[in-house]
Amino acid sequence: MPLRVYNTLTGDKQPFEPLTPGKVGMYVCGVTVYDDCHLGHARCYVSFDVIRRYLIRRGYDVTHVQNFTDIDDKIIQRAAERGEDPLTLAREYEKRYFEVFDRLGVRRADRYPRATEEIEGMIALIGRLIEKNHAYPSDGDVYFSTSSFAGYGKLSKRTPESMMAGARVEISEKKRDPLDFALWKKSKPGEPSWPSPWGDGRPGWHIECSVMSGKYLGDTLDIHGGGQDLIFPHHENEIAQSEAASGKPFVRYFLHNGFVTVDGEKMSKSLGNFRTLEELYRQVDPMILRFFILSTHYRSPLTFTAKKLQDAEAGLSRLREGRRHLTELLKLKISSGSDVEPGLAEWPAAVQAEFEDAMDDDFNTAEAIGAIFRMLSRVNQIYDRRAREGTVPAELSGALKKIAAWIEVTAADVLGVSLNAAPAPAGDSGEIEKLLAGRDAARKEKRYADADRIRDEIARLGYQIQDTPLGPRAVKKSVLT
RNA sequence: GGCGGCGUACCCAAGAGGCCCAAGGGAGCGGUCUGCAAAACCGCGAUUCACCGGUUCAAAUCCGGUCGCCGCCUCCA
Repeated sequence: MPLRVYNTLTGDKQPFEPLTPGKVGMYVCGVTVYDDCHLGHARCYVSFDVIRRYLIRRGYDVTHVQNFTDIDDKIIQRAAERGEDPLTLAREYEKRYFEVFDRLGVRRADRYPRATEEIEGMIALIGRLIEKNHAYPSDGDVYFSTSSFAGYGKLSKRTPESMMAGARVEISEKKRDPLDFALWKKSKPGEPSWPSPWGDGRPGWHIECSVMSGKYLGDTLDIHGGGQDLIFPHHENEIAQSEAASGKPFVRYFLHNGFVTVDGEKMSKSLGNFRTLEELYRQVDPMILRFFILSTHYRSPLTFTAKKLQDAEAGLSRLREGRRHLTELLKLKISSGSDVEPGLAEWPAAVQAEFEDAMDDDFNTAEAIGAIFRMLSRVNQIYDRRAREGTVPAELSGALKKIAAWIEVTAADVLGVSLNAAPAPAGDSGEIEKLLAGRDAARKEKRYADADRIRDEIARLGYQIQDTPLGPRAVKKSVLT
């Protein structure tokens, strides 16, 4: 089955065919580094991380570029408020970006270009646009002339008339047309600035992505991603700049993730209803957040509530328990029995096909997770019986080995969801083991009061005892309230 | 006003014409296990997909309309 992706340009799912067979150039719009990242950012970067991982899994040679916008109005403003240098502030938040996303299991991109390090390229591109009459200088600013580009509006499906009707466009006397947008902005005294043929200034927001994507991935990108709020104006403007300059299609597939909403509203900086990732990490294992995000298709709206996070925690825990059962089954002695579950021979391949079909369908992680759960349900049934028996027939063991290898590939490598429970705090585990052994001894001697007291003691340390067919064990308790 | 999207069980969420009298997760209920309890595991659970019409042999899935919700059109992932 071919991989199909939903392309915002065409508004439907299309077979995925990169420009160069076997190679994928992927550019994802990064963050403006002036504040901490929140769940909305997490959704975007986790989604594209999984998309990238799956493409790699499918054998593509993927080059992933993600920028940092390290110069813009908000950064300048924030820096001024704090009496800090804008670039110092930007570097600080860049560092924090990596801290939170590393913990979320987001693999690092191949390259993270910064706007301030690509000014030269931007000036060159702006110059080319002026030469081609797609842009014009005006009192130290430079604007892109949207009416000079026939395809303007093709991504967001708007016509110039409808955009005017909104009457929310910024009216400026410097612009020839209200729909024109800035490529270069004249700097005010005291602001960071770079020399240019049009005077000292700094780049507009959109130009950096056109320049950096072109420089590192070529004129035509296979995939360009970002949140749905970037469709207009950001990506629309990027198309205009890049295609007006190169004359080639800018992007083959535009992919956009849906929003995170809170109390029925978009989670965003301006509404002040965001939860930063750092805050959330204090309450939940980052893997729970990742699992929560992947439980919904990346294009659907995702509503954040504490209840849903709890559901996600329970779900992830079930996933981890199932994997543990699988591991324990593989440790059992092999028996010579021939009494095995029917359909074992086809099982591993069938499970794999279900997962891949789901992912091939526009990276449907919700369905793919469903496939994993269906598989684990069967593992659990087998576990229920065989753990009691204490042995597994060779044929069953063979199938389980394949399943175990497969779940590592899908869950860990593709979805990036670690199936290992959060590690015990250092020094904790020895203590727990001792208590567990003490309780077990007490139970064997029928000193139940002692056993129960030790159980409470273990609970106080944050662990829960499970009496399983294979003996007692302690697992870390939820920290969610 | 223009554009885009959404509405599936108590909650969440897959599903883009027949495999659907609709996955999967959470909660609930019943059961297994257990010294007890918990956990874990197993089982049950929508004849129905916001509503009304239409197309079709066949629709949650396509078309039209109605209602409700959200997003973009201004910085935003």
